[in-house]
Amino acid sequence: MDEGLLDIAEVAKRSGLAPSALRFYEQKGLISATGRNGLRRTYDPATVDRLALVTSARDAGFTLTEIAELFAAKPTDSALRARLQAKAADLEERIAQLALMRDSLLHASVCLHDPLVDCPDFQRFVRSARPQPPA
Amino acid sequence: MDEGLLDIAEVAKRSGLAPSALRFYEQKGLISATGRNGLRRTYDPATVDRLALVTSARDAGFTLTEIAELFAAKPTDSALRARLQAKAADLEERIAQLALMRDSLLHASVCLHDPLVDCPDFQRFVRSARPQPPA
DNA sequence: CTGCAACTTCAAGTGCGCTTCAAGTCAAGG
DNA sequence: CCTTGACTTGAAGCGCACTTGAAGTTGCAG
Repeated sequence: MDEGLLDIAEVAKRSGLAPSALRFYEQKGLISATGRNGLRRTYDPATVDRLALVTSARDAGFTLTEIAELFAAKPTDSALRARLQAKAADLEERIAQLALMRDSLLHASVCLHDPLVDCPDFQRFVRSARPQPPA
Repeated sequence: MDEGLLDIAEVAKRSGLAPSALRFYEQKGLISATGRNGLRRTYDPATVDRLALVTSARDAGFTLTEIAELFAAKPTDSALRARLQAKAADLEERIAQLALMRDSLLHASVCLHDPLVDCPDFQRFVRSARPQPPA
């Protein structure tokens, strides 16, 4: 019964996730096995794509529950659309922060200030990284 | 005794962190009170800057322990420099992923595909977001 | 001087994302 | 047919980053 279906070990290997994580995701409603071979789950290869989406979203700061909601959502859900746009805006901010952080790290890696914290470049970074300057 | 020093509530307000988080950070060696007024911690205003750095680093994916190590590190620590550069490279990758994610979300927020997952744009995203295509 | 709101400590609890364990099932190779 | 090892479930455990609760102390407004 090798009709292009994958077992859990194969999906784990291709997705880079542990089998335990895949079962956990199933519990959470993020993925589902297409069927069973005896007790054993069998997966559609597309599951691997879906998992790539899951891990990306998770890394982007979504909780697993949010991701499940996303998957479950109808395109007619306008509240959802609003949430997506809000999330995108969050990401935008986050990206800017991370870029700053990256630059800071690169600088720190060649900086000679003893307490790194005293480096004026670091200070500058900290100041620009703060969205709301203190009142 | 208001010599420009802040109490924990003030630092909490300015940093956007809970007092309990500040005490926790102190335990972790991330910050320290300059002194005490009776039992009560008094903080140098610079602590707020330091906290901004902590939260940025934390948001960038450092654990609190790593951040403490960073603060403790001598600039002569070449292993640390290497780690910083590695972290910066990680961030670079992460930033690219997040940018992709942001674009996906924006698209999803106006997309009409019923199971969002079936949207070709989403699919395209998933494909580009995957660092190692399956063997 | 008194009262109380805000602080203090220490320990235990929480939420998330999994992992690990114990006990059992079973598909497939020899 | 029998073994074996990869799977199965459900429950408990873990690491991180805090939060909460209980019990006690104290600076400071009135």
